[in-house]
Amino acid sequence: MEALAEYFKVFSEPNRLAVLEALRGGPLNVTAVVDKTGLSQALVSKHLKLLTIAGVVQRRPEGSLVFYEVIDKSVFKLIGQAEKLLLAARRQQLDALAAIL
Amino acid sequence: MEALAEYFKVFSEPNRLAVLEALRGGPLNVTAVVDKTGLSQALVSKHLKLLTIAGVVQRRPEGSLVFYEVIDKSVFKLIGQAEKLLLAARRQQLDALAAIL
DNA sequence: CAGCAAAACAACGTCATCGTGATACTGGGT
DNA sequence: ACCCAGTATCACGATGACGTTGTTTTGCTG
Repeated sequence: MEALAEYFKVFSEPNRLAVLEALRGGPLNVTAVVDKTGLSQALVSKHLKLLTIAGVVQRRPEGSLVFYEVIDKSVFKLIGQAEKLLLAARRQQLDALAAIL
Repeated sequence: MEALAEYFKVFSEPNRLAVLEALRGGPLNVTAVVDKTGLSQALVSKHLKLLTIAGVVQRRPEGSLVFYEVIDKSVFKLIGQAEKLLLAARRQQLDALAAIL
């Protein structure tokens, strides 16, 4: 339960999600992720390190570049499921509000 | 993306997950959750409020008690999926380690 | 109405995380 | 050997979340 919370925490940061989203199409090196997301280089590096430690992403140096790649693409299913639940929750909240008014 | 991160954050806290887990079996009042989790009353109340605001849980006063219930049980599917990914990530990390040694 | 248990709220200290700016490391090309 | 682009790391300040303690509200009961 402790560990599970930590795992969820990985996805609980907008910029980290943006980095992941940038990697949806396939492997990218750090600079490419920087360009795609508009985040600072230091920040992207940090988030990629976290994602690597979490086992979500794999680091692969290639010459002087370093490519990162999503290991198990089913993380995007997790994200999709969360998006679905989020929408449902929003709907539910509106319904609850309507029931009061 | 902003909102999605916030949603993930709901599940990124061990005690909050414990509260949710306590509610897996069905509706419970606050004191029951306190007993099941061993957390302080104030803390349980706080987490339940958060879960309510997030639209994960529904508040239903009944007499002098207040019952809370998980609205959409498929949140447990989300949790299950995350557990699965967590295990896979752990396995992958071990493999990567073995490849080095 | 007084008293009591359940639940919520407020204020506070503490700790973790985020993002930045500056600096170090690394490998390839000249 | 040197320089440069790419990447990683460090130190720092700011912000926000967590948990606790103490207090307040609420609704039942006698």
